[in-house]
Amino acid sequence: MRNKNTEERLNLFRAKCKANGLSMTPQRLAIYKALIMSANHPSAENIFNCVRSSFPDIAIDTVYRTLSTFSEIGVIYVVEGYGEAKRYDPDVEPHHHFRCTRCNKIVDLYDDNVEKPKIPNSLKRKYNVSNVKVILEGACDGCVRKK
Amino acid sequence: MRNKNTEERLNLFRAKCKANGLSMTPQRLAIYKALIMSANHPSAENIFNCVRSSFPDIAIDTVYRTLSTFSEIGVIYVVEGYGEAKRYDPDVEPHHHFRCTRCNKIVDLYDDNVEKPKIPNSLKRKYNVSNVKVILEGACDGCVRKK
DNA sequence: ATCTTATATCGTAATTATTCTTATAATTAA
DNA sequence: TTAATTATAAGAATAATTACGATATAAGAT
Repeated sequence: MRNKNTEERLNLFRAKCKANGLSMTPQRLAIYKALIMSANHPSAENIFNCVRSSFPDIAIDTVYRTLSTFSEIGVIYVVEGYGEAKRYDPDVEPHHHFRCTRCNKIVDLYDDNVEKPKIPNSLKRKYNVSNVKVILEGACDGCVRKK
Repeated sequence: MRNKNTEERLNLFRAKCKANGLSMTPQRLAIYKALIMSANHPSAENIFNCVRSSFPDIAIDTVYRTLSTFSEIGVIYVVEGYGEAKRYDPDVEPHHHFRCTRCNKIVDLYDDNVEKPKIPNSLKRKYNVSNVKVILEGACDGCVRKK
């Protein structure tokens, strides 16, 4: 990660937990540390294995629950791959998506002036880029009304 | 879906299957039809239930296998939600991702001139957009060398 | 510092999503 | 029409995630 050192991150973490009324448990701290130490976008399983070296008795459920809590208060993000069922799209022509973070509804965006971001050729070559996805996330009308 | 009617899509579908040496089975046709009829980005389970009305004995495995085959030959896409484990990111500052479609590696893109796409305010309001993701997809170096 | 209460954790079981295996059946090309 | 290939069904296996009850712990009040 850029720009911030471990101390800074831990302070921000503690502050956010406190602001959201979360008690500071050793497990939560260990899980957060594992996250910021980890090289690359770990899964719950990765974190579990990492944290077990200091907490041999930690339950996998605690890891899942904690990661879910963290992402609810905005301490971490869930990235591509949401642990939900795969979803398919029979439209293979370029378009973007809106995804509701509450009900997981996915809406096609065709003509809404969201221009495709320009990717430098150097980057395209570096990663053999074959596809660029743009996903807007938020709460859909139905979900907003419910809550 | 835009622009194309069912006949056109079915013709394209048959052509792509033939071009890729896939035999045309009733199950495959029914699954493809279910896809283009479905309102919105169905899951394998959705398709399974839909196809069962005409094929009461179809196996869920067939649906998964077929959807996977379709996405391999580019007849459909897998959209957000890859059916894999959740992945987490402790960096909550804006940045983009590259994702390897073969090994699922995710790489942070910070300073690579991929500008954040501008979203019209009307759209932001319509969907309460809180986050915009840009994901480049392709094959990472390691995977290219392997194959 | 101790007590109290709300919250978190552990251990395990249950659920959900997906893939594998093997025997049978259907498709396609000759 | 037949042979060779490929696909399917059925059910079991695996992987990811969530649920639950009993115990333990954190954090504010005393």
